[in-house]
Amino acid sequence: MFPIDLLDAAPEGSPHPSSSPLLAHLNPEQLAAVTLPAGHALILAGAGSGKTRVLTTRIAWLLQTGQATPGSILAVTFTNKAAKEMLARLSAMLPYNVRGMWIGTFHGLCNRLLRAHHQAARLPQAFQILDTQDQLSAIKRLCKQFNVDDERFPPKQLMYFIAGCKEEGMRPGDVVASDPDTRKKVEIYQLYEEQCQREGVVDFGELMLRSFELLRDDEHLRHHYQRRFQHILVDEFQDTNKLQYQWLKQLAGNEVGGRYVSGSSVIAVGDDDQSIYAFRGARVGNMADFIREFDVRQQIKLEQNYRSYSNILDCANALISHNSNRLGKNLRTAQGPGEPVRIYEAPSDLAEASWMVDEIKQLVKNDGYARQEIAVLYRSNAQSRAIESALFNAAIPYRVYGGLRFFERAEIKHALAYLRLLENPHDDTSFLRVVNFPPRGIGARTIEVLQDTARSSGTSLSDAVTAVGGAAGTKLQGFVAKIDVLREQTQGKTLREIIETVEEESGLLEHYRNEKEGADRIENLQELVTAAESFVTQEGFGRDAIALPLDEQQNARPGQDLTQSPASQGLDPDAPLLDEPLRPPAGTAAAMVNADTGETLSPLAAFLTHAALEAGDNQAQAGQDAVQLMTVHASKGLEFDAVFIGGMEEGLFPHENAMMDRGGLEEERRLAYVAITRARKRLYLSHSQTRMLHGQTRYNVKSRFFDELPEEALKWITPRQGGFGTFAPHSGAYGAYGSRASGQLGSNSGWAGKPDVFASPPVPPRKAEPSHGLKAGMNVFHNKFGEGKVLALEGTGDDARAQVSFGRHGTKWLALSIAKLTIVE
DNA sequence: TGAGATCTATCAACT
DNA sequence: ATAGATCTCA
Repeated sequence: MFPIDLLDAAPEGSPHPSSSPLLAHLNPEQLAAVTLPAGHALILAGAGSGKTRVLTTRIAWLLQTGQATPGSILAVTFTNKAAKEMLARLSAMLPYNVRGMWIGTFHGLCNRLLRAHHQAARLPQAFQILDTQDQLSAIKRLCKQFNVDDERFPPKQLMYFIAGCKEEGMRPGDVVASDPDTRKKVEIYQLYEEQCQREGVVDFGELMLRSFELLRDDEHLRHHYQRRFQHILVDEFQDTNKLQYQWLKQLAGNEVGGRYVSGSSVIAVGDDDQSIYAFRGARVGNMADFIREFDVRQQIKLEQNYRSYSNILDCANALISHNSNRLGKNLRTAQGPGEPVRIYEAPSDLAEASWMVDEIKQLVKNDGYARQEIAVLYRSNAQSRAIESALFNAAIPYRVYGGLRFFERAEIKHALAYLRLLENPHDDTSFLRVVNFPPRGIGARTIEVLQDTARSSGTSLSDAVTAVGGAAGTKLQGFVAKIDVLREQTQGKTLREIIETVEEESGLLEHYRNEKEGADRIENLQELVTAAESFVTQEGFGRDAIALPLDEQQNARPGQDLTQSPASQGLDPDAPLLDEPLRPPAGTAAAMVNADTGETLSPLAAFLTHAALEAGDNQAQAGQDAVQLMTVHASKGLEFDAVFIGGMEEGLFPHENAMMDRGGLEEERRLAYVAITRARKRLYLSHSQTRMLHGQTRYNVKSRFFDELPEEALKWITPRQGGFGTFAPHSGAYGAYGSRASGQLGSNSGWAGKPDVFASPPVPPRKAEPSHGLKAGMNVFHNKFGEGKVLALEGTGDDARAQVSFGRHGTKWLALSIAKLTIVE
């Protein structure tokens, strides 16, 4: 039925069966989306509507029908997880290698572009990528050097400022600075840029911005990629920021009077209800702009949900209907109501965790759920600790995504810093990280002198050591010599050997062997070797780093001249060119070759890139049948048979910090919507009366989101136990909890014949109603802290406490028998 | 001057 | 709870 075998990239590829099963089982909307004629289109895809399936099937269909070659396809996602998922599905669908396609995250593809054209982008080929930690420490270093008042300009705030500018596509010169503070920030931004350029490092924002400018300013190169990528597919389009949208426009090509009427076909897939990244510059408005600027004629809504039972979906629909400014979409399912959504109230976070564990045991044992089909979601990473320890104690395998990830651990960053110095001695951030770690007698004073020397001579720290005299200078030179020796020693070695050598010779292993808490760290350092090993052997090796050689005769021949294209405008042509990067020795195994330029990148450089772009999971044992733990953000795009959402409490979910932002509550609600729609069969929501946070106990009121769910889809499984209900009527600025909940609680004792789940630890009895007359949401006045707002209340009589937010003085818990609070009207 | 001890601020999400 | 910053002693 389809012409096939047009894929020269897979000469041995076995012909696909002509009666393609590809399009079978698609519903009419999905089919329409998959088989859209070339052109721009927007697909509004609700949660669980088969979005990834549509995307991957379209790619497969384009290839199978000969409308596209692998090299003409660019598919971009936000997370590594989504990119991997897409690749995995495509490999399963297609009989040939999928590597010729550019499929990856925005940052991954930008990295690929910049590596391929590093000269045009004025970067060393082995440029290093700063993660958030590195970026912050680079900014701190800069501030110290230029005596920036870190009271007035906290480094973190500067980092947000810089990242924000880049997300908007603004260089320092583009920022309109009307007040002195902004002018100062712009000045620091400028200095920061110079520092990064000098050191040959780029941050996440720079990856995007630099590759955008590369395309914008280098006509030759832009045309090459515009011709090449005839089919551009964008996943999670609602999460694109301004710069990413502009980046896409550069690739789409053929702008005529502000309209992108022809050129490549851009298919944007998104869901405004799942926009959860406004905090980092995502612009839902890009969807409307896309429709206008690309003159989109084809809009398809995917509203049929194949994932969840209707009780779950009803909850999601009801919740999200409380948001305004929606494009309008309602999920429907052909499945029955399924089981009710269970809601549990725990007395403490530990009790919440142990309830989850009990419930998970039941699910696995009695109901035959696979552990990997059970997920525990939470709003913030700090919540995972309690759940982890409960799972650990119950000997249930689990896997945590996010949190302190593998490549972010201190010992790993130390090892990576040594490795980075091998690749690029001018990486001052890495230099400073390990110049005195393990301690080798180089103190703050010496480093200060070195930094002064480097600054006045305009060189990197590494180059400046020779200019420092005395004993301090000798020590410094000793350190640099050590790095140089390491670089010598590791020449021609495999990645594994390089890392092993560095870990041993740097003294890191020795240092941790002598440290009493060092065993875990040593284990992690060994794990780094393993990670490198699997990076080398793993399928898709270097995908993010650089393309493997591939047959691209279907594409416009890139040609060597691309690398000789004139230096991009917009960058200072007089900026000193950095040294040519180290080339891997000839014959080194697995040196990677850039398909577009023929240049090679050493396995070590590729691995370092991998480490920066994919922070890695923090649990080593992957692929096991393990319960999945992650933040709600990390869960987007995934689905599970059973989902637990813990910590549904005011201040946590919705998060108190989010409430400060404009539109913050709505984003929190979308976040809850995302969380709910992850569940296929069972959904559990829970909240806890108390929670350890920052080392102290906090008392939380249940989330307002509970009040926005349809009662008939819920089942409250908390035993009464005489506890919270007594003060519940006073806990709510949000209304109906008390009356409704007490009725629910009473009518729901004993479901599903599992009385043991009710065995929650006893709650301290409370006798009387609180008499202070305070309610959450009231404004109060405190003699010392001034005016504040009551966030939550707890306890009665002498034990009564109120959580009050005092703005400048922060949020405090106050014992009402002691603190004098007056109600402000 | 450097190393260890103590104090303090932080703690939302992702690349 | 934890890391980072500051302080004190050798």
